[in-house]
Amino acid sequence: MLVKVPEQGTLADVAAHRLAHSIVTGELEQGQKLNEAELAERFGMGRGPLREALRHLEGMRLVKRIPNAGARVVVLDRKTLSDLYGVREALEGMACRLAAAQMTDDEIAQLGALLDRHEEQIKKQGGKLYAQSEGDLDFHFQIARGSRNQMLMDMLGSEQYQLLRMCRYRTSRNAQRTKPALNQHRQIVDALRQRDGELAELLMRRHIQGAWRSISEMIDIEEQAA
Amino acid sequence: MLVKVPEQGTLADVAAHRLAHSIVTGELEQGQKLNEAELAERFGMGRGPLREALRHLEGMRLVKRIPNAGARVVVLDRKTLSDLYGVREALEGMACRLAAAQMTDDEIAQLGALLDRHEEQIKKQGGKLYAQSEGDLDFHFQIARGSRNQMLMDMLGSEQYQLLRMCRYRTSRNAQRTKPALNQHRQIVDALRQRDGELAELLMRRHIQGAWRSISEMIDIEEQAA
DNA sequence: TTACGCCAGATTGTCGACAATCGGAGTATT
DNA sequence: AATACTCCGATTGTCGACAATCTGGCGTAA
Repeated sequence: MLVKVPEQGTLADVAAHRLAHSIVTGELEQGQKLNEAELAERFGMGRGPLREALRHLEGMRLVKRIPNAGARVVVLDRKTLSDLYGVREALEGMACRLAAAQMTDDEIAQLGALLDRHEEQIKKQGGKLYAQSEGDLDFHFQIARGSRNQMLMDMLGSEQYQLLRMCRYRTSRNAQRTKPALNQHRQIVDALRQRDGELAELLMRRHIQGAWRSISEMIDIEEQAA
Repeated sequence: MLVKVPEQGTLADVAAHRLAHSIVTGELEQGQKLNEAELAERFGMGRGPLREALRHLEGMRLVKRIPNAGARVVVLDRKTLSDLYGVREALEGMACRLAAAQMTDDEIAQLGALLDRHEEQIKKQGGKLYAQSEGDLDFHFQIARGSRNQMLMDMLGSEQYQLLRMCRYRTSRNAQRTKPALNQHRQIVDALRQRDGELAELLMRRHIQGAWRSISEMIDIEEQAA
């Protein structure tokens, strides 16, 4: 680089990370036009790396590109989220089934400890709910890792994970579902501990269905308000 | 463009398509280093669009990029293919279940007609087997479309589809599995016709498991030979 | 007034050149 | 002879400038 090497990796990678963060947190609104020159200047880089980053984010489904018309932040409408939760149910169910057979006892114990920390957080603070959401995603990702299926981990981690976070940031204000979610998580860990893959998959699928119902209701309310 | 507009879309897109084709057909060997300058010259374009294409293919898992060390064609080893078929089983099973509820009678009838054409092809020619393979992928993709889940279609179509084709080109020589595969396809269409989603999912999962066993044996033989 | 075509500004797509980095050949040292 | 160091060629990463394209507003004619 010419002047400095502040972060790690290529500029295109840092641009992808920063852009993903801005999109997920809502700093960049859904459907917003992404101007290459403007973003390049904001990130202090040329348009080349930025264009590569946009390609990357397109693969992650965070932005939608139209030839000769630029890139826009993806819009999470009801249909898109419904599709996402459907796919998630299938993939995370599968991850649970595999994890029940593949995770070590130690990993399962750590998963339990993770839930203990979540419970602590919930008791202590009622305000910062998104922290629990991020922790919830940790839980799901650890199970994906436990499946030992690299492709599954990539799909749940690199792609859907970001969309999920984006959805969470949008609807995290009224998250009264943390309590039942935690119980469901505990049930899943119990099933893993018993090495009951079928049960673990069933519980995970129900858990995700419940999450979708909750999100769906929230969307209804928002649409009704608008 | 400066001189001509031979194909459609941006140069990065045509580069991605041509590269994907070269990789899938085996023209570019697995693990082969991809030199940007060389490829750019071969495609008659600058390195900018080519780099964007490589980013795209990285998202499709067809190439693996390492910062400051270039891009290489992905290597389909046993573990990777095993993971792929596992994920496929979950996703295509889901697609079948949804398709049983969502496809129109007309679409299901067209699916049956597609199988009739496959049968014709198999009877007429024993040699060009890959044609059946491509047709097989058509069958699977039509079911994915029938699910009406856009994310599922994208995943099965844009990403896994290419890896599957790549795998097929590698192992298409001795494809004695066409006959039983066709029968299994017919069973699946029957289940769709009866709107039995559970059965359709079960049959599809078995079908893919069978395909994996077949591929797995082939890999064993190759490894043994080597 | 409305519809059509046209022009200018802005934005995207592309290229060539330069800087940074990596890998390997060659040499010196122990 | 083996190891470490250094330098050089090759390759990747980045930038600035130019061409192609799209968008929106304006003017003109029916």
